[in-house]
Amino acid sequence: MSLRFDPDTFGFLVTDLARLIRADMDRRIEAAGIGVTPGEARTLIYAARYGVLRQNVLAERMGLEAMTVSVYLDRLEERGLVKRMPDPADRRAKLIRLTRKADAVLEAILRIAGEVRARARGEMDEESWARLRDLLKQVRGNFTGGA
Amino acid sequence: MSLRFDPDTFGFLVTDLARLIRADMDRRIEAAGIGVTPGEARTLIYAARYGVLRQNVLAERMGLEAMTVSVYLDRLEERGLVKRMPDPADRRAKLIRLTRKADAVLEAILRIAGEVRARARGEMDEESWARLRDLLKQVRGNFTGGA
DNA sequence: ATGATTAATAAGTAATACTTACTATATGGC
DNA sequence: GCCATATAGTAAGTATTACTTATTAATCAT
Repeated sequence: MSLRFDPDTFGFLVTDLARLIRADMDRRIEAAGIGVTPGEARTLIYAARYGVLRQNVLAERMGLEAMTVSVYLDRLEERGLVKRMPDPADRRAKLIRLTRKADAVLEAILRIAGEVRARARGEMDEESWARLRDLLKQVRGNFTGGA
Repeated sequence: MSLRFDPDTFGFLVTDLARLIRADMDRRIEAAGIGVTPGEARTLIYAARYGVLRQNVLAERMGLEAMTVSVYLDRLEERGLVKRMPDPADRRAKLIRLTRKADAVLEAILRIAGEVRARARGEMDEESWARLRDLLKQVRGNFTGGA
């Protein structure tokens, strides 16, 4: 009844969708026997996107605290998917690099991400889908103050 | 570099936004001294939206497992914001009702949700904002199979 | 040279949400 | 009416995501 209590506002929609997407990713990753969580998959993709880079820079790119990313990297390193290397320019810092073993995992993750995306899109036409992405980018920019 | 590893796809955008929104909500709720988590706030809004209803129906409306909602309700009941009442039609079931004490909390939550929404929207024009909501609804529908 | 800052991480915590197993009650078939 | 099955709620346990605080080691600025 009361429109004041609307569970279909922007925030609810985004929160719902994030949960649905994560659950779907999770299920598909599980089914594929990849052995990484959605968060770890996210870390891998960022690392693949930006190449060799410092942990703190990776964390900043991901919009997470350094500590949070450090724990993800622990697990990815245990699985032999990333390697921490000393940064010759700063002995405190560590450079993150994907291993060859990560290639196959990344391929599988990309495939799964594509499947989830296809499900999300459904029958939506090209223009709407592109517009949706643009609008979401704009909103994210409003939060992060950046692009 | 590689466009194959794009951290600006739909899934990333939604996941990022959900995290940013939750963090912003959290911060503002904290600052206002309301003493409920975003998830509890969500539960309250659903309860306000649908009126007196059974726990299992509430869970289904929220798209969560009954157990998950049960725990939220435990905490809300502790704070005196909801009341569990026996369902005269089924002695296993419990009806959920908001207390009067919940009114003030709901008001504060709505105000905060409005602030977060305003931040998300930024300078976006009316048409785009409405379109964004429609498109998100459509995508959520693709996941839930419903509206 | 030293005082402040930064990079990484150990430790602890909180929120969100799940599954499994259990109890009590309800319902449908015979 | 009786019993098998299903349902409503919850206790217990777990996993993921992500935070804060404090510590250590190294760097930077004055």
